[in-house]
Amino acid sequence: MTMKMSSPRVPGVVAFDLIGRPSRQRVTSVDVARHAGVSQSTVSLVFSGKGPGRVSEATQERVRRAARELGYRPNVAAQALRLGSSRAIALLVPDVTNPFFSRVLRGAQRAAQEAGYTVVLVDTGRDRQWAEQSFEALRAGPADGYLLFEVMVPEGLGPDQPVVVMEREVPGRRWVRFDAEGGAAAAFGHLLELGHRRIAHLAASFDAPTFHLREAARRRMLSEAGLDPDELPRATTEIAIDSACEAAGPLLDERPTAVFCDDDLLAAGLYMAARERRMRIPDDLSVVGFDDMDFAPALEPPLTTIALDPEGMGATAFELLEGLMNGRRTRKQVVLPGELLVRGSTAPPKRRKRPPRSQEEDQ
Amino acid sequence: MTMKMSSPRVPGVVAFDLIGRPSRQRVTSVDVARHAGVSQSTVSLVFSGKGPGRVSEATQERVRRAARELGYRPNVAAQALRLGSSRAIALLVPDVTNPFFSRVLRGAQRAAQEAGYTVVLVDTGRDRQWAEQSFEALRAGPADGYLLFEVMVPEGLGPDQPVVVMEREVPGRRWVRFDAEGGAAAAFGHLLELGHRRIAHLAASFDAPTFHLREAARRRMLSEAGLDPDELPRATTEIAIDSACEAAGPLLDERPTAVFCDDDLLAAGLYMAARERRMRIPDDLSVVGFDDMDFAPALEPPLTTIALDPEGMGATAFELLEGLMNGRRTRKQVVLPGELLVRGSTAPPKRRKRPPRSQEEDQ
DNA sequence: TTGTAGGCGTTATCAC
DNA sequence: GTGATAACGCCTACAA
Repeated sequence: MTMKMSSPRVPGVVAFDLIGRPSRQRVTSVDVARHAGVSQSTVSLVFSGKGPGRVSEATQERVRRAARELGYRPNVAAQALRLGSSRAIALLVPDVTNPFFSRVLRGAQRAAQEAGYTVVLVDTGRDRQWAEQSFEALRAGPADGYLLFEVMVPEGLGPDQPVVVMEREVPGRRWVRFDAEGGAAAAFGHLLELGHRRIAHLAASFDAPTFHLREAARRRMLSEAGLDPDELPRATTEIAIDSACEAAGPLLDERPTAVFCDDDLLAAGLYMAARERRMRIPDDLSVVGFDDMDFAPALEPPLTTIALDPEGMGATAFELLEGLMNGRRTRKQVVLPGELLVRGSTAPPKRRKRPPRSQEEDQ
Repeated sequence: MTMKMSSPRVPGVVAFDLIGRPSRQRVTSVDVARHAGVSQSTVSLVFSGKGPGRVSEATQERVRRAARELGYRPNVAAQALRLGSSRAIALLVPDVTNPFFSRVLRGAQRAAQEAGYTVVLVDTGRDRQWAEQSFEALRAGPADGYLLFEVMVPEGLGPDQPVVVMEREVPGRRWVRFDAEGGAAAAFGHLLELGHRRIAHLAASFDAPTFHLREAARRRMLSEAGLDPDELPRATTEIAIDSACEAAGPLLDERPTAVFCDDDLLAAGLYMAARERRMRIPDDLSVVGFDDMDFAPALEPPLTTIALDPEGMGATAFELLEGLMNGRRTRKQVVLPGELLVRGSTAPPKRRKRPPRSQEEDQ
């Protein structure tokens, strides 16, 4: 018997700092109980919300006041140990650096916060190995559930595990993704309608399903228009402006009149390459991006692109996960729409007589 | 009976899924001990690295193999409870959506990962109240230390608490910040040298020290050049492209020949406003940004800006924190340099005879 | 070199 | 309504 109710012992090692608040988190429910003159379990009852109906209102208030005075907070490690749950979820993403992703994070974070969860972020750096490794580490307990953005579901995970996948369809799991197919189709429809025939594709080399979807849409739309997708210029690149700029050079040398880019970042790189070649957008070249990132309207000319709602995706993903963790029925899969935003980077193609290399005052 | 070494009892509730790995994290050190035919404390010894010198190599190997076979991972909640530390740090940022910040995060995350820490991310949404609240929640135990990016240090925190502040000098604490003063001074020096006199300032309205530093540098440089900082055009705006574009309009109407922007995002907004007014950069207007974000070289013309190393800041901040938590001596404060990157958006001012509103073919 | 026992702070199940 | 008591899984003296 280590300590008792009415013992004269000063509670723990509560150290007070300059401004009078406890500085070490050494206040336990036992201290609160002693301070309030009740038993420890009563304190527990009050704090876990199971008070009403079992503990008198007066007592509850007394406990709460004592807790406030002592600066008590339930210890999450102890809770997690006892409850077997940490009220934390992990979000694994391939690249925190992509601004698109941070908006997903924000959406998820908001939703999670509201439901009383914290989110642990893990950046896998587009490294499959590291991803698996981080995931393994996470399984040790710090997370109750997993939000996987574009990252593979690690093997060895039971089908009933609390996992929601983003931007990737995995059979038997819950997932949420954008309608990349529809988005890309809208982009090609727009370009085709403007009269473009020689439409190039600046594609992301990152092997993610969403990009396969875009490619599929491209082939379908082009074929339907009587064009051969295999004959049209295409280049792949990492999702970064400088890489895109490099890859876009050779692509532009094939003289397309329009380019569909898998990502606004790629479109930005393309702008740079076009500038180097003194090609004018949209006069010599129409460009369509994907994502509608912040900077899209700031480019010159403003970028026509497919607008997505990343915050919505984050929030939706969390909802699915939360439902899964708490055994609630929710939708199992959801597809979020994309919307074509026509700005200044697309126009009908100009029939050009002279080599477009000549420039200067030819407007 | 799925597996066993020597004891007849099947450990716990180990459920095996399709591919033969344990799917529920219900394997404890006791199971491992039983499986390996040793005591639980031996397992603990092995896993906490205190094995060598106290446990024979053969036994250690036996334990490790058993653990591997069972898919055992130490329960972090239990460890945290016992050890009083969670090996997690929290990173509080005002706005996850800012791409600059994600690079800080990546730097911190890398460093933390290496040292065996996970990072819990909290987005305060530029909301002081929410920041304090999140912080309070965090103090309940999930984090051993705090990395505060541009967010205030909450009151009631002892001076010896494990806190590292970024982009804000707080007396008595460890902090790391960029040399915003020097960066801004370099920008103004560059503009002044080019011959600009009517230099405007598109400033961030967010009340952060780094922006005060930039303003101070502006006043100093301008004064030294014999100019009156109070006479020169200045506007403030939120850090977002569209807000910046709105704020930049009136600023441009005051006819500056150059603008220093507190952030590349603001510069991007300024580009848009300049375009609306048919002002050419850099012919009619020189622009300098701050941060060297990804998109800076993709703007038309490529943006002259102050390059920073956000990953370095994240990593440095973690180092300071880690030192603090483990009682190691480290530098207490560090100032990271910024570097002027001259690209295409700055040029000597043109003496213009006619009102610059006239445009079209005036090149 | 290995095993035993006690407790970290909570929650939950019971008697009272 | 309220108060003991037993886990949750792990670490660490200390005993063997």
